[in-house]
Amino acid sequence: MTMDVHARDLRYFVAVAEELHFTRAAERLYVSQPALSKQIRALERQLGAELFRRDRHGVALTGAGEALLPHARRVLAAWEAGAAAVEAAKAAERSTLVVGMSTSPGRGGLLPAIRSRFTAAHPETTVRLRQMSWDDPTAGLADGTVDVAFVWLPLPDEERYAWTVVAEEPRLLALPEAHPLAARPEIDFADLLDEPFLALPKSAGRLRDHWLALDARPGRPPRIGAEISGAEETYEALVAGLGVCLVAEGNAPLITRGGVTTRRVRGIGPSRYALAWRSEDGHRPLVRAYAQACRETV
Amino acid sequence: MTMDVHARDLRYFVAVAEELHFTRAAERLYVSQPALSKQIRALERQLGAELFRRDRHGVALTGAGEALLPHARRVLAAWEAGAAAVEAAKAAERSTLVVGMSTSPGRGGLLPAIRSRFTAAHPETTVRLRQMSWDDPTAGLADGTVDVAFVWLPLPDEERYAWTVVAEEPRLLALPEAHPLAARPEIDFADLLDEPFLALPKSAGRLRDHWLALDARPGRPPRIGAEISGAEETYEALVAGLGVCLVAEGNAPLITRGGVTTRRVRGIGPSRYALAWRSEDGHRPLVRAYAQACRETV
DNA sequence: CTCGGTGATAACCAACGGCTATGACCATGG
DNA sequence: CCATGGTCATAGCCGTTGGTTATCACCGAG
Repeated sequence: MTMDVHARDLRYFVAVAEELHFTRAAERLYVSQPALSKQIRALERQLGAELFRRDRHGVALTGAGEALLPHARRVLAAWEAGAAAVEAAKAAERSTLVVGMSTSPGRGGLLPAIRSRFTAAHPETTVRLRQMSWDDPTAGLADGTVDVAFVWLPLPDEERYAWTVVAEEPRLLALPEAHPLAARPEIDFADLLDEPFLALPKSAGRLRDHWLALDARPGRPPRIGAEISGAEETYEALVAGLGVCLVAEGNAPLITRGGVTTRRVRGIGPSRYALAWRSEDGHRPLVRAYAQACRETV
Repeated sequence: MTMDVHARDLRYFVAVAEELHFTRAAERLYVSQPALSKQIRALERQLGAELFRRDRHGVALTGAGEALLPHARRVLAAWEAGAAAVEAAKAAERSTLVVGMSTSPGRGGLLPAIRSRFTAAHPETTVRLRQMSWDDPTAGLADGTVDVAFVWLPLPDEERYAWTVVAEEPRLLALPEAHPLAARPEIDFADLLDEPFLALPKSAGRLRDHWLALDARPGRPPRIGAEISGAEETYEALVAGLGVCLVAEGNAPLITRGGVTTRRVRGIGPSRYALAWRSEDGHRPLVRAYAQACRETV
């Protein structure tokens, strides 16, 4: 049953306590004198105590007013500090660029190169890298976790995003070394139609379809061997023989370790890797600069 | 241009930050969920910063929210302390009785006797004595400085006050020992009509008239030798020969020092000394108890 | 005795803060 | 696969609040 208070009322109270004069306090506060009087009376009513004694000789603090004054100042100071903290947080946010990615972009020091180029142009800005789960095909753009992101096209809701393509790479087939098809140097996609595939989570939407090469399958739906949402998981699934999967050439090194290999595939198109951002952020200087640095690097 | 805030909004913010759940926070705060949502959004708009991130996975604090939270708690704590301080001041006031007087009541330890009797009945209460200037005939009752007061009747605005008579004393004439009239053991007031008198300040109103014995003067206005507003001042004015004045028998000792003496006067009535209080305070236990103690002592 | 200056009051009006009802979205389970 | 229950957001409504201007009652000073 604790009574709330408006900071404004405390400001008013402190002003009157300092001036000991309603009219002067009112003009210092840029309000009319009646408004000030009314608010002070309201505060007094709320507290159930007279704060000022008004008589012929002027305005004076009562005992209760005397008691309240230092606390009122403290409240105001605390709030000012709070507002300042929020302001600082906003500034920090403004000068921080969060870069999302699903797996490491790798590709021969691409990231450090962009970063150094970017930092040259914006030395005050700190760049934070953030690895996002595979079940978000936008790598954090969608929920605002991230300002820019390295993603695989296509994106869902394409009109909400803009991007610049970083690389166009053929899709290889990743499969266990022990797999019969691993004997061939190159594989026809038609031979894979009955093969169980590892798939991205449902939530990946169009991207899931892309890595299943849905457009290269005549009507028949793919068989799903397992769902994967990370590089380690993919490797383990491959070794376990749960299925095969397509993988971008640039990502091949991430999973071609003991027991897993990759082969070229005929009959499917390449994949495009891109740096993307939300369309509404297209004007933000940091976002533009990072995209610029990215284009210059590629 | 610092923005004010309502403590309620901070309470709401803290609740949501603790629950990370609008609906639960809302019911903890005994408001509807839309009201809570709206207030939080208003706070965010006011600060120009998102405080919470709402997405499918629930509600989470943003950087700005994280920054604000401790300050918000501080503000609330400071306000709570302030409200408590006011409460304490009220309690202190309730248990303090301020007794006003113009000059010391004296009269053979009257004050200590009342005090000890009163304190016996109300050991928790502290009694504060306050000497008031002579230009307020109510000794502080009028402007609320004082709860009860020893005053000389009559009071202005009689219906606003109640009192119990402490003493009824003849009025003596105080005059310099060197004054011709000082030779007589007793003086007729008729012989004083042309004598310059020391008078209370104008603001004393009816009381000023009383000590000039206006009702014993047939039409002719008194000559005013000087205005006095304290015992010392009166003594000095008498010694300086600025005039003579009436004084209650009980107060005679205050000014009959070297060079000043008093004489009985024929033709004027006595004065009544009383303990008075504001009529509206007639029900206050402390006031009643003090009046009671006073009556028992007299 | 008027006059300038005090704080309080009245009447009015826009904005705020609460409510209920409803919507959009998502996870869950028959 | 749809229905359901739960999330938070939105819409529309209404009493209260906080501001305004105009005015009053009061007092001290010239």
